[in-house]
Amino acid sequence: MSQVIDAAPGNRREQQKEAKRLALINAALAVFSRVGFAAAKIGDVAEEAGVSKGTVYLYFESKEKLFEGMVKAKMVPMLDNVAEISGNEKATAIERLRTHLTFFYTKILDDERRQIMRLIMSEGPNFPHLAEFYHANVLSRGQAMVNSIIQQGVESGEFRKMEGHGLMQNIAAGALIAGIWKQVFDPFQPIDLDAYFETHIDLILNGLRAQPEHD
Amino acid sequence: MSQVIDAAPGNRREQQKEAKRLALINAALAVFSRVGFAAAKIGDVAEEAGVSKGTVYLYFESKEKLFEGMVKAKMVPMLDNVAEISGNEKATAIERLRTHLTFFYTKILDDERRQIMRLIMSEGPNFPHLAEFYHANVLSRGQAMVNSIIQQGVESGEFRKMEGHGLMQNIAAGALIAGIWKQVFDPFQPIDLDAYFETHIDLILNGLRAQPEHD
DNA sequence: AAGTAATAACTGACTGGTCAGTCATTTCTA
DNA sequence: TAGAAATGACTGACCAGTCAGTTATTACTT
Repeated sequence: MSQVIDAAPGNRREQQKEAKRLALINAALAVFSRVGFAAAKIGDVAEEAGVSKGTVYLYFESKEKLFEGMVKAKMVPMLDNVAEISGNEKATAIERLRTHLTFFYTKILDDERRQIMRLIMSEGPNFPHLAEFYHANVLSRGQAMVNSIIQQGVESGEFRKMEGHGLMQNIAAGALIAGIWKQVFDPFQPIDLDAYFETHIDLILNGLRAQPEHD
Repeated sequence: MSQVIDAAPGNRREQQKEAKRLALINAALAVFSRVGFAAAKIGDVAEEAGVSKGTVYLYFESKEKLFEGMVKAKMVPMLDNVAEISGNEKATAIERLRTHLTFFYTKILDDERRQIMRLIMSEGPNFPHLAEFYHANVLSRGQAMVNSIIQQGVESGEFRKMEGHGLMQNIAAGALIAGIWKQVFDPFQPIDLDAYFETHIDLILNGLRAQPEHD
């Protein structure tokens, strides 16, 4: 009770609580992305997390809050990553763009993240909070970053000058679609993400490039 | 009263049935795209179509069948359009690609179609039939068409040779994302589809082009 | 044309099952 | 042993799907 709880909170209870909250979040991601929000059963989330149904309500006050909490929790690492990468202003714009996209494919498009992405796309209109949060914290940052890279590239002569409305969306689109395809159409036509990535970056870099090099 | 109306098969009953089936399909699209499959209520679809709940079951044997029937019905015009456009082999590859994309934005991305698209992305994994149908009838055709245009362009020297894995997905991606953005993030950052389209086609054509022109 | 039978289309109250959320009781931990 | 954490049977609301009864349309008869 009077125990001071520092960085890694000491006693066993606290740890277990934290572990359980995490288990619930993972279970929620699994269940929600398997069947969507409306069809997901709290009982299933509980079972998958290895607790009883009532326990879920000790951690999240409703199904909606569980969903929102899960999505936000799963976004945090994404935000950190996005922040972390934005540095390195010394590289050329082409290098930066390549790094950025590589990063996108490896960190943003991994299994968990693309499920989150699809959930936001499908449930977004019913959860305006979340869509807004995602927009403010992920998309608009991505946008700022792409704009800064493009601007650098234009100034350095690497890229041609483009009007730029929706440039960020166009640049990221290929990656997002790859993630969606993987989840929806892979059974009918598997997608090779590595090869796809090469096509994508090749297309984008050449689309932006001011002077093509002969190779 | 006994007036014979041709084209649509004769008597009044048949006409009313057809009209009602259509009303149900439109109502279903509205309701399903508003809240998703699981949360949609048959009663709401009935009300929106101006019939009673029981009537829905005279036309579709279950909620699933209603959903599938609606999606397929809404796809048909898309398929026709896709078939219709594939001609005109005489134009240059660049012209063909431009036409193709313009067409995509105006015909495939209109209000109704993009709702269907989003429904397939979000409900696809729960309706493998539909995802497969969509893939076989829409995506693989689009793919064949893009490949044929690219090949022509490479042969004519308009386009550089690219490996091409996922080329079609990369080319269409911008448009798909635009459609999704419109539905999910427009309230927070509106998208100007016309300007976006210009950016998209500009980026793609330059990405593919063998020799950039100075302008 | 008018009346009547036959049938097709429609209705909405009802049923059976499901599930989010609650809370009295039990189990764990400090 | 106190009190925090967890449980799961229970409740009330909700809704897909049904069906006995009603209404609209057509076909038949005179």
